[in-house]
Amino acid sequence: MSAAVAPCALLARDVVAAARSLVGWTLLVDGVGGRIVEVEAYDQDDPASHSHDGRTSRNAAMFGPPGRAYVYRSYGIHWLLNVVCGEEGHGAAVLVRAVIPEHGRERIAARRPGVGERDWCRGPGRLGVALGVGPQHDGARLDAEPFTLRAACGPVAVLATPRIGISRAVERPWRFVEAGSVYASDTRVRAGGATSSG
DNA sequence: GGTATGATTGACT
DNA sequence: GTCAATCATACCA
Repeated sequence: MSAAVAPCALLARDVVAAARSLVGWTLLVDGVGGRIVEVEAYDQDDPASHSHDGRTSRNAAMFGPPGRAYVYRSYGIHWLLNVVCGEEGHGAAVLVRAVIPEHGRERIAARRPGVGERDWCRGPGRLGVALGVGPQHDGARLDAEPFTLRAACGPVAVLATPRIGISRAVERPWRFVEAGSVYASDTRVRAGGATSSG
């Protein structure tokens, strides 16, 4: 893999391949964040995806150009951050479920008082709080302020598992986790889908 | 205008 | 293990 390839070019392709690639990348929001250790892929041809029933005002960002954010509110209380992937208009995105809190740790601690470091960014709702993600980021570029998105430096050991928290297409192994990471939201990793990226 | 639902989390038994 | 919190969106009338 060439280090000269821009991250955006790696996102403008099949969303499942892009999702697997995203594990190990570095994601920062206003300097807060770290290494991505858990993601899930969602495609328009996917009953579990917001884009499955076509474009609406909520999921409009999913149909925009790749390399942008899709932010929406879940269960009325959580802000979830996605990375738009695939071709523009395809309605594909990758949900970022967990990162390692490497940067801006003091600010994360301030945002999550009484919460252990391991739980700061473990789970999409918590990640949104820790990184300060909100509706103002919906549709924003991930390669410009306040975001920083940088590709992984070396190989990453990735496991493919079923997605979490959905009721449709639950068997699609479109959740990708860095092997052995204690920062992933669910360590119950099923064997059989192990792959290697890098 | 009214109601059902959800890519979750945290508290409680 | 079970269940409430909380609200924008989607859908029906």
